Amino acid sequence: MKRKTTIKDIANALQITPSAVSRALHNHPRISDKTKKAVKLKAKELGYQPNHLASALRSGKSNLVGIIVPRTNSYFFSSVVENIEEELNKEGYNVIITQSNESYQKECRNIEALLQTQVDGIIASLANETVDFEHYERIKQKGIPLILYDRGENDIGVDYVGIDDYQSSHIVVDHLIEQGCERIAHIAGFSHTRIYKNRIRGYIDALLKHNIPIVESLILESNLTLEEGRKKTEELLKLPKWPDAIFASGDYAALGALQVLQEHGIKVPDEIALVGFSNEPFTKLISPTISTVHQHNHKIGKLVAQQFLKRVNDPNWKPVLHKIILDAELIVRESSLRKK
Amino acid sequence: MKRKTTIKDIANALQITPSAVSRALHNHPRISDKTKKAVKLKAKELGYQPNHLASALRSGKSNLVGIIVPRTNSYFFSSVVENIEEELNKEGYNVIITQSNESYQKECRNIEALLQTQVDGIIASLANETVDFEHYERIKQKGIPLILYDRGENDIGVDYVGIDDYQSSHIVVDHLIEQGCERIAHIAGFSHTRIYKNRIRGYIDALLKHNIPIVESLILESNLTLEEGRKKTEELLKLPKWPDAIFASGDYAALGALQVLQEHGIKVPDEIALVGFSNEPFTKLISPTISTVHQHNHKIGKLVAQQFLKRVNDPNWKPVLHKIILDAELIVRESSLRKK
DNA sequence: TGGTAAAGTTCAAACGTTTGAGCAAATATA
DNA sequence: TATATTTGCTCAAACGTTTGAACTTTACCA
Repeated sequence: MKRKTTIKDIANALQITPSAVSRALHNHPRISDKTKKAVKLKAKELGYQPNHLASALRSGKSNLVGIIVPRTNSYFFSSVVENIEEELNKEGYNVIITQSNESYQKECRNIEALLQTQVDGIIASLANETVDFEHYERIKQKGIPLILYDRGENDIGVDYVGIDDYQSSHIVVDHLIEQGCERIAHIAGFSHTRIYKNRIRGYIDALLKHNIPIVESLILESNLTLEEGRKKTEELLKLPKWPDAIFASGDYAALGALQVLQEHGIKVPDEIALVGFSNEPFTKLISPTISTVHQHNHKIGKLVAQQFLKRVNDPNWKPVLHKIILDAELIVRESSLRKK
Repeated sequence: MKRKTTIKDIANALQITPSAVSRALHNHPRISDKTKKAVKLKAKELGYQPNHLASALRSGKSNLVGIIVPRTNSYFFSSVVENIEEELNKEGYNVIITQSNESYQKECRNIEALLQTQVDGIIASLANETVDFEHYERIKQKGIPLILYDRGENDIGVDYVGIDDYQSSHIVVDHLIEQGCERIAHIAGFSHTRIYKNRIRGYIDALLKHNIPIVESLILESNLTLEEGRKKTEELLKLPKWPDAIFASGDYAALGALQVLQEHGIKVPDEIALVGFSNEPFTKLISPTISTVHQHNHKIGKLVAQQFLKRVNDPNWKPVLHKIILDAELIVRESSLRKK
């Protein structure tokens, strides 16, 4: 394995100094076009690959951005990440993905690892378990840009991109009531996570708006996995009075619910209507197709990346809070559309 | 934001040189225990965080390992990654995950990005699209350790960890025949990928072993998504003579098949039995539960990490090919278990 | 007691790049 | 023609750490 060619080799070959080479490669205005051309040619000729570590050390910029994702096996998260990546790659940033697996411990270790790798910024969505934010404070203190998305609208005072969860529940409930439902159950996420709390609040307020009383036993908090969706639905079917609709805060939970309903021979949507959340691809592939809420995965990814870029490119950035809240969109499918 | 404390600050505070501090922190044998203790104490006191970039630059080791994964939204891949991560973290390595999204282009760009980040090694599984391996040759030429897992048993002559795909088909076919099936269809992956080719070969040889003729129209190549699973199953049901079993090379495709079968009112497993591949969590949660092949995700992750560690820690590593092939395990569930 | 070895540390260079300051030549300005 | 400005480059230090070599001091052995 031969020694890698450095900026020095180019300099020697052209009888100029390394600094001139460096400036030429970066299109410094004080370098003549002739030299620039010669340098770039020689660089290609020698197969020069910039040493990222050296430039990062010297300039204090690693051009790496860390992403923390609760789980990778969700379409929502993986498409957000994909879009962040795309947007940042364009600007010369590379992306390090780490997963917390919904674990607080793991999330802390991820942050540690990212800081150690000297990332230029961190983009994160909180694990389900996470309830305190000291570890995120550490990032802020170090002056490293931090942006949260989806799970993370919180009081730590950092930039955030996500959908309007409160409003999205209203859309769902309005739709179900329009379909003639009156006892709407809610398989919710844990209320200590802001987004799920907001959905619960939205659910309650929407019912009240329609003068429908709130029934405690119809609101069940869970981790929204398929398994939990099944369990909570079984619980609902043990109630003396069944719901006539189920609104699940996640598609996997909705799928679990659907399975249980079908196993009990319950007709969806006529006996019990069903709405999920996230627009996972499978929702439109199974039978009946599941109504769900679309969170603009692509847009969220792009926006969060742009927010980061805005922040690092603006030399006089003021620590002002930027929250970007998108409107969610209800996708009505068979599981909640009753024939008139 | 105050300046970060460096090794120099510790040196000054203790009236010794930076080199002594560096050696103390690394437990160099020629540094007295007294000094080591003092240094470590002072380091903690000043909140010293080693500058990873500097040490990487100087020592030529970044302590980063790149992982390329075809898709993150698969339980198999995300649990392999999780286990690699765990194993490597223990040894002080951090992990960069990049996804190719099954795209050859993206895979190339990922490799570029990883090389640029100066990773100490690359662990990869090939994208579905990938048929040539020049980009992997580049890694080899640079002398950077490369290990492939699952998709990647190939002719590039690199270490590999995966299951015995040929053998796994035998187990599946043997089981289906034992259940009384005679016309076994195979929804296969693309045969240009070695693992899927091996499964097809195994499927054919297993049938021949039982003196069952091979029917071309029962072998359908696909990308193994849920959608493709549905399409291919529809195709199978258009045949003049239906199969009495479907062996899908992926669980999502199997799920698609199951949906179509159920929509046609076909009884599973009595009319058509079904076996998937990968042991995705949902296979044991839906009704009927789907028989599938377990690939030892955890073991693969651990082994691939250990292989990497062995290689970098062994100073006189000979470029000898190491292939680790695990036996797959069939998990029989309702979808293929006929009542006697 | 002289000589050798071991222990504990310092010195200085190196990793590859970036960057402010400086300098000479070329060009513009008056 | 003298002076100011711009252009194009060189110089040298710096980023924070690691590391081979050198240098003292202490311990050991005969």
